[in-house]
Amino acid sequence: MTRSQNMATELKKTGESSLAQIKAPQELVHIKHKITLLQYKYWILMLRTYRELYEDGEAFRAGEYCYLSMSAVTEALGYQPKTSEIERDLEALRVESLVRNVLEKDGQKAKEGTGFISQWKVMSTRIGVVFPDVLREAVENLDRKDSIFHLLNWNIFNSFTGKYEAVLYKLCKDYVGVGETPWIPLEKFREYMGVKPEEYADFKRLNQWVISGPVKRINASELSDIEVDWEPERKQRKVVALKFRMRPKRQTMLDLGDHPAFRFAKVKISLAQQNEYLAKADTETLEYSILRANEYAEEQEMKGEPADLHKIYRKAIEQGWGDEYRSKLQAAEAKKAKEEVRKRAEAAKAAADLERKKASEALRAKGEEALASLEPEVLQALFERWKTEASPPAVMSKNGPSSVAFRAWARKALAVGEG
DNA sequence: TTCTGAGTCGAACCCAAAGT
DNA sequence: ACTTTGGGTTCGACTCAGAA
Repeated sequence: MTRSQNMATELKKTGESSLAQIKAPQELVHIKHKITLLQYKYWILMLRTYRELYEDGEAFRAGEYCYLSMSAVTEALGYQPKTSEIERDLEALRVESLVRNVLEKDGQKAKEGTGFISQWKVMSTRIGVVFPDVLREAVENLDRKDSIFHLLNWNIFNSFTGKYEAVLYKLCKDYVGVGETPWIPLEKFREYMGVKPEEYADFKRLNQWVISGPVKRINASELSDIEVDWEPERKQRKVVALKFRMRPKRQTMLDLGDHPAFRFAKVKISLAQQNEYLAKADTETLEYSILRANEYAEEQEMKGEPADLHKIYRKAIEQGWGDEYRSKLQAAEAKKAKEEVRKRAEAAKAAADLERKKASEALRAKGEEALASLEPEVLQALFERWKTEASPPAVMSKNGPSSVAFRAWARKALAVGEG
């Protein structure tokens, strides 16, 4: 475990109420490797091919080659790679170890290692690879929650990039469903990222190395499947809290061929099934249908009823839940915007009231000061004037110049007269 | 206008891993 | 054993902009 992960676990343990929603990085499958991006691309390309063939009903036996045509490679990469380069990269994939922690049936922990591929061959028109069992099983069980690919993306990303963007990436990945993190006070953020109080003490340094820098690199990375931006909350000019927003990035390199319309799906939908759905509705409607279906499935699970997501997705897409859901969300969005406007108007009014109150207090103080500095005879003259101009009832004027009603009148007269 | 936090660029330094 | 390389850390110098 790295320091930052420890910190995150600590954060979870302390269970700070305002931050109870922040999830700690989960225990990771450790996949150690150092392959290049190009090698990774070959690997993903081959895995996609494997998936397509498998879904078409082609069962692969252990040790059987899966073939990819050279033209498909050329099309995917945008250029024709040299045979010697392909050989070199496939060999690197074979040699590179993919080690992970597994839990044996008896509960014992074990380490398991293979290559990214176990055999390869390159011919003039096609290349063939044999995948290790663990990967074949993972592709064949893509909808299983513990499928290695759920963890692989983040690990691969982790190995390609720096210290902080990996942790930040994980934080953002956890909220990709919600679309944004809650406001995170700066100290909590430092803690989560594993930054000690004396490190990057100035916000500008923290921003430079732990926020903006990593965010830039996450967004620029070909491997990242999310896009992140962030917003500071300021007290005066000081930044006191942060919020990250993120959305899934439409990317072609990392996934196993899934259409982006299904990016919110919580189980894998076969490519053939995806095509069937795509013929029924446009991308946006499909997205909303799946979001609505996710919500419905959660409600069902809350009630203790098991939800078959495949069935729910089918129902949602066939009945067009997406259209209704989209209008509902848009209405909620509009309401929120309206509420925002109302709140802002209210705040402006409160500020104006305060301003008025301050002004009137200032005026009163000024009048009071002027009144106090008057010579007794001038005060008496003013009192006489008050009696003729304001013609107050006798009971009010019997106190003479110390009468409350007179003083109020005189303050006003003096403040206006002087101002 | 001055002060100060933030944003940006770049240089220097440290350390560990990899290469020779 | 020594050198190179790369990432992380820290800092200075400068600019910008909001608040007093």
